Amino acid sequence: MGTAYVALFNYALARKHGGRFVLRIEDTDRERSSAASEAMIFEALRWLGLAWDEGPDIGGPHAPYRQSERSAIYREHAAQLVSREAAYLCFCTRERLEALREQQKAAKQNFGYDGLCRALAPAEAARRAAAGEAHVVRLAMPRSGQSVVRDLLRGDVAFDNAQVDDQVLLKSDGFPTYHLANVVDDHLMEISHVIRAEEWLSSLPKHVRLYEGFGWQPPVFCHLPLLRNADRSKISKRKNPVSLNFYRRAGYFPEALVNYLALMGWAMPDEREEFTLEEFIQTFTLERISLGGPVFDVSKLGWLNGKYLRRLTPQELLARLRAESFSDERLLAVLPLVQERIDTLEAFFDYASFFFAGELGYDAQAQKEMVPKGRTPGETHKLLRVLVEEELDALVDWRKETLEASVRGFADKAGWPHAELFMAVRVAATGRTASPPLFETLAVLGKETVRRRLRRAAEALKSGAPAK
RNA sequence: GGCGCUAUCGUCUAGGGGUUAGGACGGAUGGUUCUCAGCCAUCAAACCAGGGUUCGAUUCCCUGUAGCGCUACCA
Repeated sequence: MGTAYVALFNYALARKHGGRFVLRIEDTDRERSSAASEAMIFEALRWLGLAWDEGPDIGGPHAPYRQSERSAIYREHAAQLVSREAAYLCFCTRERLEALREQQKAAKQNFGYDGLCRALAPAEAARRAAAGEAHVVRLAMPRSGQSVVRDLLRGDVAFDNAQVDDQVLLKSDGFPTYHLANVVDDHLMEISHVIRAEEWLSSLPKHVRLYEGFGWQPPVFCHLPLLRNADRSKISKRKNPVSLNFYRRAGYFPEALVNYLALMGWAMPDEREEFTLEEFIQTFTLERISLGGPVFDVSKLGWLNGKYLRRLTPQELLARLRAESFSDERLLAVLPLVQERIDTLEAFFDYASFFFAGELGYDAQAQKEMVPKGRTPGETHKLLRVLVEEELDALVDWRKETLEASVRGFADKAGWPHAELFMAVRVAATGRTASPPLFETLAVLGKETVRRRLRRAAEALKSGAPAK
């Protein structure tokens, strides 16, 4: 959701001014990046109708557009900075850095690199690196004075240089960090406007320092407010469905989602709340963005989506239904699980309804069914919660085999008989004690839906009151 | 802890030195109606606090408070 939000504003600015909207994949963290997550970004942006002019899949004048394929470029640029003494080699081990952090914490000092390796003579550092000693490249921030950086919406923002860390630019695995890769690519790809989330604002002095180090003209920076959970923390999957996939599955329309997102921190001059992407582009100006972090409010999204839905002709609605909820693909996933268990076509609707429903209710009866004999609602609540937040959260590959291994292993760790946990999960995920095989069912239901339902079920157990 | 950003109804926001501070979601009430939804109408609901500046501040400035973010060889 956050990516879509930022992409929308970037897209609108580019379209409004006849510019180019560039999609670059920042996959420099090998742990977190995968082909699957990249595919999800493509699919989500396409679904929303935010087409890019340059990108990994379509190429462009500044290819490649995947940072993982540009390593040589970053290494050259890092070397350039080192030769200009705008950066330096650092040989400190992770252990030393950790110890340093601990020490600083204990002494209530400011955190940050202490500059040990910065004192190394360049020739000495070069010798050690050439000898194969593991190292990173760090930014040499000035130790005194101020950096005054400009944000389009906030104006000049001042930072004491002493507060700004000597950021790692190139990791010991040879990959760049965001800071280096971003600055180098933005320059090379001729990016005029860096519109990104507010969480980057505190890194801006580092980035500006990098532009200076290279002798480059920095682009315009504009930091968007962060989307928030209802409790006002930065939006997260813990507290909100943030996957575009979830909303798509639930049958929200891309136009409605785009419209809603455009209302976050921005408003039409005439305060009109319903408008198309095209109208948004026409009217859009960065200057109208307001800075209070907007809470993502599903109920208002629902209202807006209802407006869009009711405007459709029955034919159009049918097409939507066929494209998403009742797609052949979806139905074909469900039918094999249901076929043996029904005798007539009409029985399908009763038996399979939970596959298509959104939230389930957990009345007193359902709560009783979730709690095994000899266990308390509290225990069951806690177990379901940990299952959702830890075990299932970490499960990237959502298939029946992986699910089964995961949940069985989890039951073992918790010391619960499999059957007891399975029943709790079954009732939580389907609302019934009888269902098709659990893991196939969970697989078809999808990660977002399952996690949402289990979380709700756990809540119901905790409060003891029926969740609606 | 340090640094930075932000602050108008519960939520999204408009506005801006003089306004009955406007709209939308949600809520309440009523109308339409066989029911529900929808639609329509009405109501309740806000300028974080304290100091300045000013004839006058919700608006400008300062301080405080609160929220958020950053403080990684994550982005």
